[in-house]
Amino acid sequence: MSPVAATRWCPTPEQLMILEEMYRSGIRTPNAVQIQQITAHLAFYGRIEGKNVFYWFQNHKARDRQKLRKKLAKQLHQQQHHLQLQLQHIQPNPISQPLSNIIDPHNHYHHHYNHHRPYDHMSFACCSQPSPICLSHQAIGVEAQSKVLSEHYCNKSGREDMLMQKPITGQNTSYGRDWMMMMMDMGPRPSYPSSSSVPVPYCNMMINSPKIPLKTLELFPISSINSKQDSSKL
Amino acid sequence: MSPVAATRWCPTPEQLMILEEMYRSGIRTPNAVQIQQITAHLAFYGRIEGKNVFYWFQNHKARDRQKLRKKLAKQLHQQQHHLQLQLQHIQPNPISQPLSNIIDPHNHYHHHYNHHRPYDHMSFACCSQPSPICLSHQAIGVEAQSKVLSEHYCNKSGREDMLMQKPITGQNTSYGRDWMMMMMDMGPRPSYPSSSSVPVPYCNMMINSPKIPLKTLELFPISSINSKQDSSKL
DNA sequence: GCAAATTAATGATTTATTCAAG
DNA sequence: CTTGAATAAATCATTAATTTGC
Repeated sequence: MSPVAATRWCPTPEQLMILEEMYRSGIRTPNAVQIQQITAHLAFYGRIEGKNVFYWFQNHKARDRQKLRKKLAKQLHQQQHHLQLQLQHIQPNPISQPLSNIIDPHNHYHHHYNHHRPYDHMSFACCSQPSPICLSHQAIGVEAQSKVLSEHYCNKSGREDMLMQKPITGQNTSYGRDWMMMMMDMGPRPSYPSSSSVPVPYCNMMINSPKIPLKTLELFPISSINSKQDSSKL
Repeated sequence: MSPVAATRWCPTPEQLMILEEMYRSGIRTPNAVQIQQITAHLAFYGRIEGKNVFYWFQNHKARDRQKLRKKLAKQLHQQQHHLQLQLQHIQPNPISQPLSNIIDPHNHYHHHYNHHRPYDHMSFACCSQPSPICLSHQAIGVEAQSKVLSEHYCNKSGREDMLMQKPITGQNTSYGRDWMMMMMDMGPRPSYPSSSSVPVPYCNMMINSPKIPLKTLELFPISSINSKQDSSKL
């Protein structure tokens, strides 16, 4: 019953442009903090929520990958076709379909439990050289002298860090891709030792204080904490 | 770097028991409010966050379904085997595999874009008769006289409402399965008309006031607003 | 031109897979 | 081996494009 909206988010051209620029610059799965900041920025151009940003990246990434997949598949098909034609000159009865079952997008999941990311091998240069993003509202349209803020989004370490897939596989790594944690972490206070049955009324647990109001940080000072930026597995 | 925790949530027996009881009573995909309440309740028995509850239901549902799938598949295989054996008494060369390709869990997605939920037809009696859940902390172990709070969780309308899949396909339906909206809706204030370029510094947008501290509601007064409870499609 | 009818895009959700802690 | 956590894929549902008959 809200006055307006109540329908799905429809990105304004500016919002879309910025989002695409961010994507192009290498952002794939922004974490909670990043989403918050991006949202705050884009809110300047129109209605938008954090989930919109989240979904946008999710979808864009997926559909990008899908597009690529389709393209590669087509290529393979052609290659294969040529190969078969060539082989027919040699032996009369060629192997029916030798390659087609490997990366045919129309045959998803031949591998049922193959325990490997399906498309890891299809990663491509998505974070080549971050193109400058202009986000300062004072400089709209002056893209030429944009502040190259994208550097803050894109994982600075272009390759090195990407290689150590698991940063010790332990705690440390403060947070990275913890948006849901952040989103849902409005639950009860820190909590209790564990199954120590202290008779405390649960009702008083939920009045959780503002929990750090999450004020806007500088201008995208993402300290590149999450060395697990997506380009490592796209 | 938090003092304790830093490891994944490990449900206490009590928490687990309650969660399973809730699941048994028909809860499948609790919405934001429900998650909050459940979390608040379970926090009494030990450390727990909203996301834990969320994930638990997610996983439990998935694995339940998976188990069932496997079971049915096995049944089918046997049936089929028997059938073939019987048929072999009649004709020497039976139809190779007539049924196996229909519900074989090892052949996911034959249908590539069939636009129908894969396992809708496998729904089963998950919400038969909600077994009573005991959540009042005063009555632990006295399950016999539990307050049947589960009624509040399970979508009261056992069938009727389920049929009208889309409640007018419009606004109204305040919210239902909006947990992410709620989780992520800590973004900027309500927002702006739309692309009206008012020069306002974005920096001041994020100091969003507590945004309704989300105090604990009554004792699970879920007003069954979301008529889209999961039992309709599990 | 233009409004109903189709179709293509894409925002929003749900489900399936995968990873890895214990 | 079980299961909490996280991500990717599939799917649904609107909205925007585009086509079509007038």
